[in-house]
Amino acid sequence: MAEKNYQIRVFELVRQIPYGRVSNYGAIADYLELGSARMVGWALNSSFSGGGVPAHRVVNRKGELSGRKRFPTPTMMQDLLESEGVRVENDRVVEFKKLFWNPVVELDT
DNA sequence: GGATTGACGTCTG
DNA sequence: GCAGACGCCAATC
Repeated sequence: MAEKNYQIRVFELVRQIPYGRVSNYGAIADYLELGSARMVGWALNSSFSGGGVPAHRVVNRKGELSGRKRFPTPTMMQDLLESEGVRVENDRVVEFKKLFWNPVVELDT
């Protein structure tokens, strides 16, 4: 069973997200060829079970902290991002497009 | 085993 | 440009 579950792939990729950077579900789904951005979010739902997965760096395409409610505390996600230098306002990442980290471009190319 | 839900995205109106 | 509907695959009920 050398093949890892798609969840593990998501964890590995999320772990590769640099400090002060954020990514979105579509990019991860596209890079891992999951076929659906929902799979990414679903996988990240178990990210806390895996541990060490900076899921707070993964947001939806709008830059919203959609999964903040899945965190132990809704404010934790925003606090973590701000702690990394990522400004978050109204539950949305400021300059999201600028801080966006695309695995396909950063890793594949 | 069928129906519903889910941290989303893209298309059409 | 904004709003609504559909599609995606997997897990849970």
